Amino acid sequence: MGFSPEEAAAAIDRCGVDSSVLELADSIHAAQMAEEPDGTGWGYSRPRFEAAEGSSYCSARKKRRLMEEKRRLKRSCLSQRRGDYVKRSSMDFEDAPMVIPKPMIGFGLPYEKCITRRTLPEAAIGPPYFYYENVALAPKGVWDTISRFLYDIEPEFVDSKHFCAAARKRAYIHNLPLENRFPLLPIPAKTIQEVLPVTKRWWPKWDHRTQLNCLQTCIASAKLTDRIRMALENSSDPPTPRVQEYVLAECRKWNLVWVGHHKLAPLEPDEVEMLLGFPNNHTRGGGISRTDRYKSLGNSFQVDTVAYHLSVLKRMFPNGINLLSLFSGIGGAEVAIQKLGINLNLVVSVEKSKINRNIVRSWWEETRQKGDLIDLDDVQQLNGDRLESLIKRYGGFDLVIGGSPCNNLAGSNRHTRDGLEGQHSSLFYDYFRILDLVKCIMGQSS
DNA sequence: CCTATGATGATTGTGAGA
DNA sequence: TCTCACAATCATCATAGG
Repeated sequence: MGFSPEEAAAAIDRCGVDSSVLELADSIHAAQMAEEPDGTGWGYSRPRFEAAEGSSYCSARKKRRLMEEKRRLKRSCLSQRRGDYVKRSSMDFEDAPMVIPKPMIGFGLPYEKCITRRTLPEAAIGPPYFYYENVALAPKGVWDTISRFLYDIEPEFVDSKHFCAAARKRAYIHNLPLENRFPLLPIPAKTIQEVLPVTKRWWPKWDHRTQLNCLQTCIASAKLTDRIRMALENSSDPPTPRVQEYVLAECRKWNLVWVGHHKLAPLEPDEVEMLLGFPNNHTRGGGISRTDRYKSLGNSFQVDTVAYHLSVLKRMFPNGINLLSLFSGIGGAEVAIQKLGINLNLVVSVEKSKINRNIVRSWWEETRQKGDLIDLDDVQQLNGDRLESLIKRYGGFDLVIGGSPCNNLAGSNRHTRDGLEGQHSSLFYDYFRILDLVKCIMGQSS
């Protein structure tokens, strides 16, 4: 790793990547270098909730204080433009929303010029390492709040379309080092036609899609694909512009692919697994229905993306890691780490859904893991006492990973897009509570 | 009870053009 | 700076049929 600018430029040329990638990397790098002589280099300091508070292990009182702090921050509208990675002087403390950088490549992509260093706020530095994920396109202010709770770390905005053939716009907040990241091999193909070769034969010239939109929890019905088929049958060849427009809109909305003449179909669960980087049949069997497979997969990580970020752990932990995995789902984090060749000595996995826990458990057995897998069904079970005994027994956690529920943040939700205070998405505060407890306990014992 | 299906918009951001 | 058209989006609910 470690490309010179010339090598990076050459690599980008080979890949045919937009030069804006290089420009962005340059601007970020310049901003990183131009650090203030004193202070943290972040150019601002704001009150943050002091979580470590004696041995009073959270819950009611702490949660109340969290809510108070959150409301106060909301009122005071202390916002900071962060997304452009440009440091601001104290004059710029106006209400500026977080900006998502373009292109959405985080700190850089494999085999291209990357940001390799940043200055983390003191409070963010581990142990343990942590990694938090959620949807990038959340309602206004959500990422400002999340970032403020997670020790003022900048989110890393990444679209997984740079890692696989489907878009997945997500933001990740973590305190991992950035140097010497490497991708999982083999590198997946990034076009629909390569990944699903069957579709190539039937793909009409007027459908210019080469990548899929975000894989969600629901798929198109057979009725819809049949209506489209009828519309195409009754049109000319190629179809009239109006029909084309209708068909393409439905294709984009439902991620349909061409599987025959005038024939479109939603992705099969196996294909979704493959696109997200899971092993074949990962969610198959165990009494799970087809609809629930889509649901579990739609809520999951893109494994290659996450693995790229976590790859730095391989050198640091040659003997394996102890993992605390919150909101595990079907085990995207566990699969990513296993694929990186990092031993899992201990996994404490919290997941509400029983079928998801079964999926992780059977994956654990299929991959012949040597370590211990402890699965819990509720984050509330992880109180101070429970964590303390786990940490004493196993010697601490090396990584706390989790993507808290996005239900109340996701744009697809017509009913309860209530933001971070929503019934499910407010579980983010449990992620923070548990992370802060782990930091606290491990800080005391070391 | 379980499963699949169809109906149900709003909130963001962006880019062109006035 | 403003409007306006366009595009994307880890979903929820009631209901029918097994």
